[in-house]
Amino acid sequence: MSYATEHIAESLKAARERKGLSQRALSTKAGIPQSHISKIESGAVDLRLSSLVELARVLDLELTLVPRKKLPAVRAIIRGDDDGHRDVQSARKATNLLQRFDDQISALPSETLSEIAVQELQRRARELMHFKLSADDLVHLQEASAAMQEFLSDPRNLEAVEQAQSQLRMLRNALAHGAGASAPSLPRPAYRLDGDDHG
Amino acid sequence: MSYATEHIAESLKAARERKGLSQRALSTKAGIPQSHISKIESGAVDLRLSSLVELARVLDLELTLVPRKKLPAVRAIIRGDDDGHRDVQSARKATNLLQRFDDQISALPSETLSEIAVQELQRRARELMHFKLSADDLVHLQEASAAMQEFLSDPRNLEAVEQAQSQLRMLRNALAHGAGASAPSLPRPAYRLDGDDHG
DNA sequence: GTGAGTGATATGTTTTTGCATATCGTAAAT
DNA sequence: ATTTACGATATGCAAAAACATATCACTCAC
Repeated sequence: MSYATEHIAESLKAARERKGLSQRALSTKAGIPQSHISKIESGAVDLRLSSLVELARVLDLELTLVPRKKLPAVRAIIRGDDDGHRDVQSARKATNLLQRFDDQISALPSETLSEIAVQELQRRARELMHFKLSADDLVHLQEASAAMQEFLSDPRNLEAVEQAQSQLRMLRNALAHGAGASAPSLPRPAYRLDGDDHG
Repeated sequence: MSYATEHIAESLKAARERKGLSQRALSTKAGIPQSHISKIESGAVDLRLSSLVELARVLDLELTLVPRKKLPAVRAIIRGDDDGHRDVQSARKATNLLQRFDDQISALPSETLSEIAVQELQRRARELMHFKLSADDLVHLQEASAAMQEFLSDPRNLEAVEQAQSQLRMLRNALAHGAGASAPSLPRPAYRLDGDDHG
């Protein structure tokens, strides 16, 4: 079974659970036997289109064919669930991590703080606080955090700073591209300004 | 056969023809018998997900589950653009304006930034970056920009934020509705389910 | 223990699927 | 004009798989 089909199945299951429905509840709403839903979610079957759209409909989803070219923008729209309770935990955790970055850097002795790389890192951390981050993004943040700890235990290890910075930069670029951070390589949006940064 | 499945089948056929492929050519590329493609396009079968995904992949499409709430925006993105250089200047100017919105908001002191209205404004600005905007749209953007300047000169003037936000919201709605312009009316769900409609 | 809740398993039926072949559409050659 | 050739799409038919129905195993309250 290919990745894409697995992914669909997982999405369905996630959507069902997000709505707090049991397989049976979904079953009656969609007119599809619970046994079948079980097999679908476990990836045991290659379900038919009608079943898929029926399940999707009940879950307030619509099956759509998206041109690969426009996929990043579409994903951005879908991900930007900002009225949401969607991924509050990740966002919160991310904020905390970033705040700690900021605090830890601010607490450094002034001769260390004067390092350009350190200042840059703080700047990036602060910048990222303004984004709503997802669970995927969090991974990068945790990598950065690990590097930060290394640096704190040895303040001369500027390479660790670079590493942390690299993670944050990656994250920032991914966000600017309007796509998830975890996507490896994606086409850029139509008109992107090279805003590495401005003042 | 329900509307949604028919629609998918038609989309596949349209995509195939747009790419100038015969059923047989598509068949060899996707590893799916031509006979089957014939049945699929004529709506004679309720194809399996794996077949659908394979066909989509070959046709540079991706099967995506889109939350109903986000559907208008997604459709706008899918329908938009591709006329390419039609009105590049306006689009570019619009992008610049939106980028400046984003930057200006990001640069705000955190206590101001924490205002819900401000966050909302930034979110909308970012969302709009994914659209291709025209000269007409630019007017709204400039209105919003003016309001933004007011706010920047007096950070307690949240009313200006509301005003800017209103402009962006208007713009977004126009874009979302523009999607339905060519296609008569968005298909309503075939049958309504007793609903969770707090939203 | 009883009973209601959950998701996973069997068994029979209906359907897609894949291969082979038939029909259609069009253009060239006799 | 008829035939021949060829590419594209449609149609039977056997096999494989989804689907429906019923049942099972498990957990958690009561």
